[in-house]
Amino acid sequence: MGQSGKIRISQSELDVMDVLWTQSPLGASEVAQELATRKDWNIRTIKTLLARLVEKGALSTQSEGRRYLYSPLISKDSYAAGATRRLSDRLFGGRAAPLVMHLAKDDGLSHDDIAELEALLAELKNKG
Amino acid sequence: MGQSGKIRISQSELDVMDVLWTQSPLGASEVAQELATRKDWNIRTIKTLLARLVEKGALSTQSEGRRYLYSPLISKDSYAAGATRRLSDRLFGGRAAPLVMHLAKDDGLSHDDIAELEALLAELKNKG
DNA sequence: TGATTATGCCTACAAATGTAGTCATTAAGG
DNA sequence: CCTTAATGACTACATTTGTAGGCATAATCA
Repeated sequence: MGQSGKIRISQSELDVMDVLWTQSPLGASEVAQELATRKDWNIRTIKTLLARLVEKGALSTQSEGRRYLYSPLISKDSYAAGATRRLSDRLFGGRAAPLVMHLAKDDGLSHDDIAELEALLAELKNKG
Repeated sequence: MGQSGKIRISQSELDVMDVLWTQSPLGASEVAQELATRKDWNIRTIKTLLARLVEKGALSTQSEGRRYLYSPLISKDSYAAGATRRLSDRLFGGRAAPLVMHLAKDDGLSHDDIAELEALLAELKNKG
């Protein structure tokens, strides 16, 4: 998993990562264009966030003419895995059931979700 | 859920909340004593965190002589529910299965966990 | 070909966070 | 009684985060 374990990505930075996880590489203005629907951010703000993410090692750059194209160095999957595990360890002593129980509250789990989880559990039992 | 929805609790603050979720009300020095095993924090640091948590509305105080006793105003459960849902929405579009899948990786789910989840799902199916 | 735009680099600045220090007061111990 | 320890109130200061602004340069449009 490399050094990705210790990188801290802030909320706003995560919004930028999301764009690049969906599509990459992209230049700053293209990232801005994607974000425009969701966020009311100045292009400079986005450039700052991009620069910070590069500095942190979360993004790589490649030159294209006189600009940079940005790509994720850590996958959404590995980031999500880390964040999930941190939450689970921090709040539930590493146990999954209470976590899912919380999701289930307030109609958080649909029938489809439940079916999907059952399939997942069945698969886990076969493997393990 | 009251106003607890908008309270942001930082990492260090959460360590303090954890102590008071386990036992409360407690005075500052008692909180410090509990934390001493895990954290190498000056008592002043803990007092600052307690004050910030009171300011944020996460803790209440009651006077006992010339000192304060602190108690959580938001339960661990409701905090955990909010944090879980935020993570789930943010990273998995609100769907539980991918989240559990991440927990399952790296032997994250024990046989007991799986059994517990199955029981939980069965229960949900009955209710829903 | 001069004004406008887009880019990268550097700088800014307030709020939040991590981590304490100072001070005045008071309770407690010798 | 005087010293010491504990407490709350206020202050401090570096780092991270949110959210840009300014400047020099290159590309582009009129």
